[in-house]
Amino acid sequence: MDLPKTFDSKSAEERWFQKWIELGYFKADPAREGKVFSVVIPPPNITGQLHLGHALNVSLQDIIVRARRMQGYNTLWLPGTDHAGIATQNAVEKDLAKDGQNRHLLGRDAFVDRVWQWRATYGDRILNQLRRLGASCDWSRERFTLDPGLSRAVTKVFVDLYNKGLIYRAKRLINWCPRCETALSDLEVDHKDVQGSLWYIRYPLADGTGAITIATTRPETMLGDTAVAVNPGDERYRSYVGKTIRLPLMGREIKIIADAAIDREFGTGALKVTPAHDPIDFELGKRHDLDQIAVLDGMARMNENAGAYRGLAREDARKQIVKDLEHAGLLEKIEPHSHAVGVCSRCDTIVEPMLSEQWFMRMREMADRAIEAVRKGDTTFHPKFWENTFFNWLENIHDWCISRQLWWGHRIPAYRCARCDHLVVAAERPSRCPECDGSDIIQDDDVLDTWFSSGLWPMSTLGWPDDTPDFEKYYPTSLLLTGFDIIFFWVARMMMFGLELTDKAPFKDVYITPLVRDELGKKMTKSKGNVVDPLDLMEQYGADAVRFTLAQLAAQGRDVILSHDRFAASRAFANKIWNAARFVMMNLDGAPQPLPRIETAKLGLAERWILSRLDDTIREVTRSIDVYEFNVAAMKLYQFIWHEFCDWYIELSKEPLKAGGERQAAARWVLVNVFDKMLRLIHPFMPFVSEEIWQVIRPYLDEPNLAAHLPIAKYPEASVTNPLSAAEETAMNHCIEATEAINSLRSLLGWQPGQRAQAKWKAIGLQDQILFVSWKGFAKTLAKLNELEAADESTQMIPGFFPKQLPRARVWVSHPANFDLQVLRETLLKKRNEVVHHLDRHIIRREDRNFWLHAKDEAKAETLLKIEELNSQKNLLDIQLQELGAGD
RNA sequence: GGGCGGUUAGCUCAGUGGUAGAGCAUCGGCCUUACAAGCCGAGGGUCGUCCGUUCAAACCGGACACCGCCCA
Repeated sequence: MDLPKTFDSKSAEERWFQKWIELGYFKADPAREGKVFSVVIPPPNITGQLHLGHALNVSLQDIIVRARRMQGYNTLWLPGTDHAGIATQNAVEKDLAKDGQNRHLLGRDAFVDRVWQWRATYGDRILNQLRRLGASCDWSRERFTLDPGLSRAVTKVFVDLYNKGLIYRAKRLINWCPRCETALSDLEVDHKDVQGSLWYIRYPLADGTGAITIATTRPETMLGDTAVAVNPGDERYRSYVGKTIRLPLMGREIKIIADAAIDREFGTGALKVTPAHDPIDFELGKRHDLDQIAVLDGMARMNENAGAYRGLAREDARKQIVKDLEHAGLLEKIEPHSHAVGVCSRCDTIVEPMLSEQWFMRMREMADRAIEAVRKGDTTFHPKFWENTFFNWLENIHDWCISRQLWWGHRIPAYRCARCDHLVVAAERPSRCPECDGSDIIQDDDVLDTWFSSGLWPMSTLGWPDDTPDFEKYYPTSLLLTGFDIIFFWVARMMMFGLELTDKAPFKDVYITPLVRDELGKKMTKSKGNVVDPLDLMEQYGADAVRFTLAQLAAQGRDVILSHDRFAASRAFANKIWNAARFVMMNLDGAPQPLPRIETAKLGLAERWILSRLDDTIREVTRSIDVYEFNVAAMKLYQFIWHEFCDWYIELSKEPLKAGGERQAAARWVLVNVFDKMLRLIHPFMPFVSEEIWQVIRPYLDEPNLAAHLPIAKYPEASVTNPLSAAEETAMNHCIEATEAINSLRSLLGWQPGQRAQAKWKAIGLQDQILFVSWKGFAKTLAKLNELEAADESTQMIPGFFPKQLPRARVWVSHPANFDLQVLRETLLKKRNEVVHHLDRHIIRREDRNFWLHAKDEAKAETLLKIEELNSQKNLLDIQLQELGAGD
């Protein structure tokens, strides 16, 4: 069987993914018995394009999902997308604008049709990108938040929660984006520090006896002022309280009130109060029963209450007002002032606090249940410290404004009678008003916040509120794997909904992925232009390498900092596996299919050693995946495959493979079987290269009911009995050390790789001596020796040879005719200093009474042993240096 | 202002009390019939700073500094 010299990732990716889907390997079957492992994907926006956050998220989910599937779990990974109300509506409006159109000209129904068309064109783009990464989702179960079933769930929940009193309508100060022309929740507002000004404006008393100077960051809102407030303890203003002000530019009289909430240090200590346009003023207004005068409209232009300024944009009104105040001699001064402003997280426009009637959800009780579920351990966060963030937010939660003045989304199932204004909240549009029997019924114009439907995702995608086999089998889900940035938006809301509606937390574990940063450690943003496109990375390095690298970098509690070198290293790793496969296949010429099994007892030391290392790797990788330490699992696989299997075992197998007969048969069997397990282990990380190779190896495997492809092959389990005794394990380690020591000496002495040297060895214990004998055979190959002999027990120095002391043995290598004495002397001196340094530290410890009083027995024994070892190293180095000095 | 995370080799990161590790990068030598995306070897670190606990601290406790994030 011939394999090409390098691995062609692209062809493997396309071929195998298609095949797996064709054969239905990722399809879940709720009727099947067995332990369940279920995951719902964090649904990406239909407007989205794959970025590295998705790539990380999906790679990690796929790793654990594939591993569980291979472990025999009844596995479901459900994919889908989110309709992303504001983002999608914005995208389509932008398209319309190109043709000089807008949604109002088009009308609501036509606009919504247009968005559906847009979705049909672009909505699958990101899911196709996830497929390219190899995501083993059950694609037959793909869901969209606006699907009929999911929409039905949304309507039902809205109606039920309304009837329970958890959803209500109220007129409050909410966050309003004047560009999107919709209300936003607190979470959709970002806070930015801006360099603004503080305007000091003189407000004259109505009785003409003086004035109060107030300081404000928003002079344009003064048109809506209904009071001036001071702190009751503020001596400066005590006599003013109760008097009235004649509001400049407007002429109406407003009260001067006292309230303890006023900060005496800010500005002049006197505050203008605009209850309709500021959250603090709003509260003040409620306490003092002030009028609420809104002076801005939905696009943040001055409205009919703004007198002469009506129709001006808020920025223009500000300029005009400041100018007019100056003319009137009422502007005292302007100071530079930096403060925070809220901006729309979608479009970056400064949000306006607006008095508006909206739908809200009461959160307190639901939040408490979510907190309780995590405290009890029904749901656990990984890493655990994220629980603090979760608690912190839920403990300080405010009611959630759930209505949006958009057209794209779930329309609120609330209906109003045009005749008597009676409100009905119901799943179906009532045909007549239950109150006055009127037939003119108007549905609420607004839609729900997208996160309302996302919050139902783990339930609604499984068919809830119906009692479907999927819901029965797969809910609650096993794991939610997502980014920390949506703990509040999404995770917390799913927890609250899940508990409220099903009495169960929607997932057992929550794994929070870190943030992916660029190579300089900076957050990737479009505006910085430092976004790395995962599709480019896949193009360049292959999907396997991208997945493996992300897994390696995903250490819990740390950001992922990208490094192109790491991707290149992973590509090299995939190629290494590929070439190991070529070696194995090359040596299977004429071998029977399947290879007959060989009893462990009949295998040589090297064979049993690699089987033992494999067992250890299986245990470590399995354990790491269980605790979501993807990076640890990836490191273990790398270490085993490259350094144990390729560097050592393949080298060790060369001699028996050439020898023929039973030894060849044994080496073939071990190569193929270790390779098989190795491929199964790494398949969740590198699905494509593993499958490509496995298909070639597969005919040689002797396993009843052997799977046709890797995704459904059995995940490896470690042997029950260790193929290697503890003594053999130690001996094998000594053999490796000794081989490395000889190679190190070879290099030090200047032997060229092609040249063969001679070596001698002396082991310390009897057990080791016996095992060194079996080592002799392969040491000759691995260390390029033409002779390896045992040295006499009493030997110190051997003429023409150069020694090196190991913990349990000493080796000698012959030196070539002319080697550089000076370089050698320097190396040895440096080594001697190092040994002496360590020796001193150990001796200090040995001389310390307290050490003997307090230390553990093992530590004491260890110290004595080390001193002995270091002493003999030092002695040998002294002798060597003496020899070199003499020969100078 | 409150909270969380981080600080270990040039870079990216492991390392939960007993001589500091990996990968990449660097340097030296090699096309040794699986692999030059490779092989063999080598160099490189006062583990952010200070104080404490301990016979013994990268690791435990405290303070500080710097970087990053979240909330207000």
